[in-house]
Amino acid sequence: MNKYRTHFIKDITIELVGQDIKVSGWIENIRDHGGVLFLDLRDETGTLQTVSNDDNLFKGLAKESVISLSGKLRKRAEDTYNPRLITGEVELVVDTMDMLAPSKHELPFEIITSKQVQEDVRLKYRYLDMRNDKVKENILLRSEVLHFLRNKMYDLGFTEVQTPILTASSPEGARDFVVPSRRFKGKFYALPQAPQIYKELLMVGGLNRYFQIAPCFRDEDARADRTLEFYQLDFEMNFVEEDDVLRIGEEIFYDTFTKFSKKEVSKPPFRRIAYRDAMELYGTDKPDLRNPLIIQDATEILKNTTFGPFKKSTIKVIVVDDIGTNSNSWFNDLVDYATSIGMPGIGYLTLMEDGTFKGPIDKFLSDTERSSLIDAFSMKANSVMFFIANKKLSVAQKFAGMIRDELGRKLGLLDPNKLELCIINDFPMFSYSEVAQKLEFCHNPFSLPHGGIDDYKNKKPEEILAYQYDFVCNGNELASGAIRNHDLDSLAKGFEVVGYTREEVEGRFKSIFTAFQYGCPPHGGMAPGIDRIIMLLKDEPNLREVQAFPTSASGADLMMGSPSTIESSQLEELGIKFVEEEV
RNA sequence: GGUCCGUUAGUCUAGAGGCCUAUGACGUCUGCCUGUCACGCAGAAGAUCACGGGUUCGAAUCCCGUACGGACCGCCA
Repeated sequence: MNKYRTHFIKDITIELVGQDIKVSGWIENIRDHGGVLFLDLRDETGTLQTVSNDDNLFKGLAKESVISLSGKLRKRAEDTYNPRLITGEVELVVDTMDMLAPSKHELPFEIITSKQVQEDVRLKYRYLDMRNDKVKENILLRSEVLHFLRNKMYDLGFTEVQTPILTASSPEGARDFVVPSRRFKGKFYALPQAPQIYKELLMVGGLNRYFQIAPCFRDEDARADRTLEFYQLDFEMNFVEEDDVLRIGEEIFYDTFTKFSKKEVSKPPFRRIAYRDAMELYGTDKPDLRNPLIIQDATEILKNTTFGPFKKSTIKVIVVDDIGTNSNSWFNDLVDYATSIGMPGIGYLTLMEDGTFKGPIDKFLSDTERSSLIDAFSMKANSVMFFIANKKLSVAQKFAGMIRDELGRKLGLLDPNKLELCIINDFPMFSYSEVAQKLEFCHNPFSLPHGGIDDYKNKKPEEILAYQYDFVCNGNELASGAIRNHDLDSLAKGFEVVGYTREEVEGRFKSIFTAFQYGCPPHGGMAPGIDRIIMLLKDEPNLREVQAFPTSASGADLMMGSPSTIESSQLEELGIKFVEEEV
């Protein structure tokens, strides 16, 4: 093939026995038996056992060094076949070894067990970590998924367009990463949080269907499922209604999941759940539908309760059958969980065989309340009712949702062999922020209200619903999208509700406000998150496992040493002065 | 910004106030071994117990602070 190899290891089959072969790669392992030595050589495609009877040939070699080996291929004795290797029926009898690049003798960690090593050490030596098959598998799968998605989008008639990475900062949304401009001192580019504006401008430009596998950057604190930079399959379509976009999304998710996962995947059409119903039933806008538990409301039944913590509160209940005999410590663990998430505690009642309740709250209940609870929530003997109460509806819902999730985990209700998809839609345009003490966009400011401009005339802002939708799978938000608002008056009106003047909005979104004056077609789209899809397909606990070179959760890259200081000359060139923060 | 958990040889880990001159495994090094395949056997080296302070006659162990790592809340239209 060339001076390094005649074959890739995966192509070395029993048919080649007797031939002269040359292979190159990394030393996976050496076994010295005194008189006979085995050296396992790994290349990009597989591992091959090589053998030598020369005690000195492999002397002093360090594992993970890069070498070339040549010799004759030999069939192994049948009782020494290794079924775990694709080349397990043959071995290379080495006559020459060339050292191409030695490795240090002591590695930061063993390749084979790298997944058990502290993550920061793995990431610092990611190039060694990815020599581990399991780690490399994720990188390879990601490549296959990207390939598949790109083909799929072309098949569906989408045009791939790349939009700028150096772009303008925008108000609302996440914190921007900014890049100082050298030519325009005191001014900054921003890295895109998403190609939102550009893709809308492409629609104005007359592209019928656009897509892009787009890098997105958000300077917010990371989570297991949130990193500073991530990739989205961003797409947008002209002349579409919500259902047109959702059907494309359903096809993308169903085909991708069934192709790359053995799990049972929800069949389209996926269940649609209005945002308000999701909050009411599941306490979250990303419910895990594998969990059969639902949240119910006991506020009305208990409106006259004498139990202090329930007074003047929204009272949510979750009924779980057949757990009444669980141990005290089981319940105590749940109470501990409740307090750990900031709840004052969690009340619960067990319905006994004789029809009475057992539990600390029982003594506060009247007979009518007892029987109403049993009837309204179809409680059976040995059922347990958990109470989640709060003065604020949204807080009660949120805590109930977290308790529902915890119960799902603790009781093993989440079938690991299912990918359960649903679509959350009808998001409110605005929601009230306790922190800011004002209305804020609940989702995407560029979304179309159900009633268009008329909604702002006929409804209170918090009653306005928008054509916005999320795809959710097993409790993960996998995609987000909307039918966009192509009417400038209502678009500006939306921003006015959250506190911008029309002039400010027009200034900030000059491109949109100018472009939309020249004939903007109705349009909409969405953006599935690539990283989260792979994470779900591989059952990985965080996004970093499916990115080739992730930063730590805090955003630092120990391998590259970023973020880093820069030369003072660079700062000078940019017109930036660094001021020490006063302590 | 907040809450919780963690930090012991290169790696993983034991350790619950004196038994620690810190355990075991993997790796590394030396030697032995002609069929192993995460080979085996014998031996050796390798740890300021993250850092700083405190409590105590005595701290890897208890307390406070700091740094770093992780999960979560806030934040993420």
